[in-house]
Amino acid sequence: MTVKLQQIDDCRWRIPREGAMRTEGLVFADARMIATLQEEQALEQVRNVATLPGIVGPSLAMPDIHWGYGFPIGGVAAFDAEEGVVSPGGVGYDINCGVRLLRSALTANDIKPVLAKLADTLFRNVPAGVGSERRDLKVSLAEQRRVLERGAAWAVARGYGETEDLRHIEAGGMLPDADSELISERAMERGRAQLGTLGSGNHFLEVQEVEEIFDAAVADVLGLCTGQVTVSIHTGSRGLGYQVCDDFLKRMLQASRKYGIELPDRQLCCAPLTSPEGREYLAAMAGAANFAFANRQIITAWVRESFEQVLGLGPAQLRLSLIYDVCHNIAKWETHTVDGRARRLCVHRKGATRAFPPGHPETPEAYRAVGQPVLIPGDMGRYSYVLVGSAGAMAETFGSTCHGAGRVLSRHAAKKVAHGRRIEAELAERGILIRAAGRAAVAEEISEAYKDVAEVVDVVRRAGLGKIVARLRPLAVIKG
DNA sequence: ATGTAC
Repeated sequence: MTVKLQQIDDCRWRIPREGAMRTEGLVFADARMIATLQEEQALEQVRNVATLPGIVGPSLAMPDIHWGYGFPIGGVAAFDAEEGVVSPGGVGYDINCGVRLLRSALTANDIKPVLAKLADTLFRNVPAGVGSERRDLKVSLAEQRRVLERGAAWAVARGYGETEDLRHIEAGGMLPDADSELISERAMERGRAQLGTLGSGNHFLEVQEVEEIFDAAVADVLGLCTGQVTVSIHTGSRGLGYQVCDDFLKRMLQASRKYGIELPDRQLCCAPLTSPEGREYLAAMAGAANFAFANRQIITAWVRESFEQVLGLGPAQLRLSLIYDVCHNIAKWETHTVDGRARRLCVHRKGATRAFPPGHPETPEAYRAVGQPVLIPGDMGRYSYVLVGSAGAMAETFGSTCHGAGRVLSRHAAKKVAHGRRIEAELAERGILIRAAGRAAVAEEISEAYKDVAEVVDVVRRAGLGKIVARLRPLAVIKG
C-alpha cells in the first residue's frame, strides 16, 4: 500500500488527511530518505497514528524513522488530556531507553596508552549482553519498589554518583506518579538482577573523543572542547520495561474494545488518558522509566570507578561530570502552546528525543541560555552528535528531534554483510577498540546496518529543530 | 529492544 506524500520543502513531507485520519502526517526527511522509506510500512504507521482519538497537531516522524511496533520508531504524537489516549506501542518495549553523556578533564592522548586496559576494565565492571545480570548490587523487593518510585535519586542515595548529577537528567531522573504496585511480579523479577546492566542490541557504552566542534559558544557552555574524552551510555529499562510493555499491551487490547476505539492496527491498542487503564499504564511506565534512570546512574558510577582504577587518578582530577541524560522512548505530560493556547498534553516520543529550546524552565539552569542538550548516537564505527534544542522544535514537533541513525539493514541482513569479515580488526584499524558479549552482537551492529547519522542530524538542523554542537568519535566501545 | 516463544 502506498501512502500519499506531498513535498513541502527540502526536508518536510505532508501525508494529507484522508479516511479515518483525524489529522495530517508530517515527516522530516530529505528526498533520498523518503525514497527508501516508501518501500517500508513506516509511513503507513505515521498515517495510522493520525487516526487515534484526541491527537493534537500532526502525527510526526523524524528523519531516522523506521518500522516499529504499531507506532513508527522516530515518531512523535501528542494527545489532549481529556479526549486523548495513551498507547504502549507509542512508547515502545524499551521504556525510557535513553542516552547520557559524561565529559572529562582528559584528552584522547592521555588515555591512548591505557585504552585497551580501560576497555577491558569497563567491560568487566559493566555487565553487558542479553540476560546480563548485576555485579555486586543487591536489591530487596521493598528496595526495588523505591527504585521504581525514585529513579536516579535512589541510586545517588545509595552512593552511586552525586546529587549534582540529578540536575542534569531529563525530569531530574524521576518521573512523578510512578506506582510499583501496578508492575507485575514477573516484571519485578526480571528487573531484580538487571539493575546496573547494559543489555544488548544497539545499547552501548562508549569512550569517545570530541572530534569537531560546530558551535564554540554552546560547546563552551556544555564544557566540551576538541580532543577531550567523553563517555556515552545508551541503555534502558531492560527486561523490566519489556515486561511492563508486554503486560499492558494485553490490557490495552481489551481497553480499546471496552472504550470503542477503532484501530487500523491492533498494535496501536490504547486507552483514554482519563480511564483507569490509561492512568495505570502511565504509572507503571513511570516506574519502568525510573528503573532506567537508576540503571544509567549506577553504570555511571561504575564508569567513574573504572577510570579511577585504570588511570590512578581521583574524581577531582578526572572530573567525569554528567552533561545530560535524555529519554528517547517515553510518554510524558508537558505543556505546549497550540494555536496560541497553553495546553497540557501527553507527548509520546518513540525513538525521538526531547529538544527543549533556550529559556525553557525544564532545561537545567546551567544550559538555560543555550537550550537542552540533545544526544544522538550514531553507529559504533563512525560518530555520535551533540545538539541543543531550539524554538523551531517547540513550534513544530512538541520540542522533539531524532534519536539516532536509524537502521537500513535488518539484523539478519547485517549478519550476512558481516559474514566472513573480521569486524573487530576493521574497527581496530580505525582506532576503535571493541569489547562485546558475543560475535553476533558485533555483526548485527556494523556501520553498514545504519544510516549515516550525519545526514540525519543535518535534516534536523536544516528543519530548524536543533543546533549541531559537536561530533564525537568512538575510541572504545562496550557492546552487549 | 527482549531469559530473541511459555
